[in-house]
Amino acid sequence: MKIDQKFPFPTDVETAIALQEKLRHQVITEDQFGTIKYVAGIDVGYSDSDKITQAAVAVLSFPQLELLEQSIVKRPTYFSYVPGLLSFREIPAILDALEKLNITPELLLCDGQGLIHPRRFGIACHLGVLVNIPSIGVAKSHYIGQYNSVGLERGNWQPIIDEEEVIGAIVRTRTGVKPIYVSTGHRISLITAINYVLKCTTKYRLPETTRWADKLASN
DNA sequence: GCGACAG
DNA sequence: ATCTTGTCGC
Repeated sequence: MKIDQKFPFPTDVETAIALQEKLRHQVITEDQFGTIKYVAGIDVGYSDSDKITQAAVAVLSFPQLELLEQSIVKRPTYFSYVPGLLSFREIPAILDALEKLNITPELLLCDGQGLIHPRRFGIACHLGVLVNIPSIGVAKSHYIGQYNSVGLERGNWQPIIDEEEVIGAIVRTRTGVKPIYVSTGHRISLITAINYVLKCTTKYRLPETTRWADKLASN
């Protein structure tokens, strides 16, 4: 797929935060898409003592969830991990991986948070806005926000609240298994995001998209 | 000041 | 993220 928004990424914390403050207003929290046939899972791994960043994208058919295409890219790591600025570390490599794709995915499931972020601009929002594709944040651990305990059955969820605002949800994707953290990335509502995450999750805790991307990014 | 802090 | 074996439970 073609990537338009390829301007340089900030190298320092101050500029990165300023860019988040500028771009956060572009996030759309309503459903804005048609029929979805291609869903992509995206993940990033590191090697060589953190010097190499490897991004992987797995495109699956929807709702069949069969692997249709994959893309893997390696680059030097240029931004260290700073809580709240994960996207600056990972998105440059992700854009390269997306660019190599023949199929243009219609929904992106990102490893990490979307609106569950101190400035409401986690990696799923950042990526969604840059490529203008609906996106969802799917995180494996808690970042910010308060919530009540989630029912044990698959499909149960509870809103995550920060500063009086619903920013995402904690979702039980498998009965009796540790829940995951879902939030809007771009052009999708929280409710719809939860439903798509559940539709992409079959027999494991994480969506099939994420599982494929995980595997590709760490091999 | 102290603890928390996506991947 | 990454370093890593066995082990508890269905």
